[in-house]
Amino acid sequence: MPKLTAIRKQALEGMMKEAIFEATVAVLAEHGVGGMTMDRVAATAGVAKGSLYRYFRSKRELLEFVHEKVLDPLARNLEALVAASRPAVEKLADHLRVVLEHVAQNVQVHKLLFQDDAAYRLIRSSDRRSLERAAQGLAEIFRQGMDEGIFRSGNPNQFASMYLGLCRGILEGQPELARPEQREEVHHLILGTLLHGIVTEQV
Amino acid sequence: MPKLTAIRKQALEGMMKEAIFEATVAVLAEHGVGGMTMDRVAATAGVAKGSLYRYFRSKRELLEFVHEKVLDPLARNLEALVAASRPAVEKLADHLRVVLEHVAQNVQVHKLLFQDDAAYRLIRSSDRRSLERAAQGLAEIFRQGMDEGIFRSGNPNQFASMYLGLCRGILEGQPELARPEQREEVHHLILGTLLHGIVTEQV
DNA sequence: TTGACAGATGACTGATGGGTCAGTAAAATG
DNA sequence: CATTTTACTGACCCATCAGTCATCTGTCAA
Repeated sequence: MPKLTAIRKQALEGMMKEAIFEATVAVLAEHGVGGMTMDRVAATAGVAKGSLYRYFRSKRELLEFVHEKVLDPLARNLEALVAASRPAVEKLADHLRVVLEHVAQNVQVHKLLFQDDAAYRLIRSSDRRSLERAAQGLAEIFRQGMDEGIFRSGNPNQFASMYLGLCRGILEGQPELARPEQREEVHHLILGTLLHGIVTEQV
Repeated sequence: MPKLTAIRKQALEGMMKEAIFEATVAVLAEHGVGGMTMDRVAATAGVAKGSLYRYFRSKRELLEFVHEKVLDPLARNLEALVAASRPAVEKLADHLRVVLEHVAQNVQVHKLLFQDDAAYRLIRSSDRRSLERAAQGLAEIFRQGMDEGIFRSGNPNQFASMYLGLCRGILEGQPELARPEQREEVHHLILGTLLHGIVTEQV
């Protein structure tokens, strides 16, 4: 078995996976999770359904692949961010900025993974690595903020949940995020609310 | 056609609907939305599947019935609350209190309607009355608060989304809500964060 | 050129689940 | 009691889909 052939084979396999990945995202974007069938993915990718099963053992595995391919880079970014030694508030601001950027660059996927619980859970139940680690990292930031004395004391996991809920609430409205100024606006809204609330003066 | 008979007939029909409703909630609680099949509902209710279709034209209609039966009283309460003439902050506090109470008393249903987007959307897409009106009423409260000068100015709908996201974030963690003190704790957490944020001192 | 094999194919299978309807039982009616 | 009307039943139908497999095809070594 010649070496070159093996390499080319792997490259071809990678390209096929990539093509199927893109078809999957397209189908998800057009038909939602409920309407994502293997037949549709195959048709969109321009291959036979049987071929899908050469590259992915099951539908679930395909979805996990999509999940990882999209969210792993994000997770990596966020982990680095959490690990850095800087004030919690700055970390939080950056966290939100990174998330918004990622959402802006993966609108279709996030429309599903962020909003559609069906997809979210389907995936999360099997692969809890990236997203749950991300949530833990988030809690870590809040814990740090409490240590610094800048955040009220409380349950950091609840704080993380509230922060994510806040994001979700706003992102569900599908705000325009393409331009940096637009992202900055949303960033300001979410972070401002989380940090200082919506009341004008102090009570 | 005797009058009494007609009345009794209606009463019986009501009881059947009630029985099917309860069976549906039980099935939903046990199997989730994805696992709620008409066969299961029929078996749980102790009737034949065909009979379900005498009382509800379709699965969707049955789900809508469940939805209305559970959420209509809540919606009515909240509407009255919005209409009252009191400071926005008090309205908001009461709003949250009413919601928490309702969630506490309908844990199973809320586990689905509040958290499971599949169910939520399935229903919301056809019947947007109660929930969307509720969201509008919420926005109304924020608008009022801005007029009073107590809330920062901004988009009241976004404020409503953030408030709901905050609630959802916390409620997804399925906090204990059975006892009033527990509800009060959650109430304090959510409202405190929304109003004043999580930062200890002013910047 | 040919044999062999990896890779591609799409008709097929089996399971699921919403909805139907011909047949049956029960109740109302006269 | 006979007849008609109404309610109930569950076997059945059909569409959908994940996953399979016998068959075909293009490529490459000998």
